[in-house]
Amino acid sequence: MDLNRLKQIDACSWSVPLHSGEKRAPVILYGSQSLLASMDDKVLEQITNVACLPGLVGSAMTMPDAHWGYGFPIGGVAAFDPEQGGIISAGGVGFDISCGIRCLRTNLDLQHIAPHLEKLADALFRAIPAGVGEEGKLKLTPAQLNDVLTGGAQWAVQHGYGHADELEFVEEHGRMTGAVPGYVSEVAKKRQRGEMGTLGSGNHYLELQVVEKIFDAAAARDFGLHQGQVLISIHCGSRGLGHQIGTDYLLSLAKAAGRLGIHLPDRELACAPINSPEGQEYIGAMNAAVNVALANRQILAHLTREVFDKILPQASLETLFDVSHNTCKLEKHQVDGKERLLYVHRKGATRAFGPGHPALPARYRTAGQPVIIGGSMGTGSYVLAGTLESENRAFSSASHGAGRAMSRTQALKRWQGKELIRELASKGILIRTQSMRGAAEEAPGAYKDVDEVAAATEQAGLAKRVAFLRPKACIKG
DNA sequence: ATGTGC
Repeated sequence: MDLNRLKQIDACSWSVPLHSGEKRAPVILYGSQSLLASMDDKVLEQITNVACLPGLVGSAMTMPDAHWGYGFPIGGVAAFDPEQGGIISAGGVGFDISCGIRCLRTNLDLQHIAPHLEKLADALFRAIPAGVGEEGKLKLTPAQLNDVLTGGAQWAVQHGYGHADELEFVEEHGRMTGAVPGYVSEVAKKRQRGEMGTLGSGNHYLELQVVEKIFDAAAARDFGLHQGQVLISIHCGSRGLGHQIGTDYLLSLAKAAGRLGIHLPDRELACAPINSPEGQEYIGAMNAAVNVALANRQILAHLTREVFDKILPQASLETLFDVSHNTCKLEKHQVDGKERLLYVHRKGATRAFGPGHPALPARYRTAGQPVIIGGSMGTGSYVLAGTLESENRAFSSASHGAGRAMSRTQALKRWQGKELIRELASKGILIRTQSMRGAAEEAPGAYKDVDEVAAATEQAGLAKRVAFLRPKACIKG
């Protein structure tokens, strides 16, 4: 990105100056100079388009890990007021609705798992269905799937997957309200009936990690983290159902925009007013997809526990937190000293509530919400904590991952899956995957430097670093 | 991301 097009506000925030006659809301890009310099110009173009949409409140923003996406950039945050013609956009949520990370903390340290790492990786790879179109053991009837659409992770717990007391550490207590199965197409439902409890493909993974560094001792204590401890992160979303809802509603929202004369700077920004039939239908369907993702991660956590029970029966796997990074949620926010109810799109951006927020479990009320920045296969992840400052800066949002630095096509030209996996193994990171092509697309080199993203996230005041996690074994789709 | 796609 040409930094001359930006005005630097402070070390990690930049604005886009308004040209004369240009009608749009302000745009803020968060990130270090080097992250922004290597960011695609398309990010700037896309977030500037978002700032032209009706009913936008405050600024349209990008997180430090932003990259080019469908319509909205990935790493984009935009809040809309339903009372001021604010819109909802499927491209502002993402196709993988409610994609997110469930992070489990264990009572094991690296030395406990090190002798069993190969065995654990193999067993997890057998137990966790991964890959495009892969189906799981569960085959749901249409009525059962409808129950998942409204019940989320609570449905999963009621059916023997995990424990009721861990739902406190899952966003929305594991169940998103406002889900309307009737707004989800039959095609979308049919696709999902065999896909519960599956990981999917692309950047989705299940990873065994070790806490390598603690940045904030007090928050780490509240989160139950210590150096050398084994954690497990599960990154996945709403599979075929979410994708099908995205596809279905792109058309319906585009029609609504046309009918209501909403000017779209880019066709991919298809949207409808929140207070319109199409907007409400999309929201009902999207919330149903959120429940599918929450149930999916709940089931996968259970399958992971079953594997550990067999190999290391003394292991206990507790939920640290489960948080999504592809959503649009109705939340209360302070705007110019006044409380307002806004629909916050976070696409490739994590909700990051600060200390004291009423939605947080008592255990995290002091430290703030755990925020998980998932890395690429070889480079590690971060646990951060939400800050009070993030509320003013970004409607309580933070980065979600390392963020791609290169397209999948480019990555395929540069790396070979087999070679990459051998190289990572020599560094002590085991990869188990269905697809060598997928592995090449996910090469660590195709991503931004996760250390830089986490540092910039903290410097921008969006969240505070708590722990760095080093990967040991990774199951990929 | 995706029963990956001109």
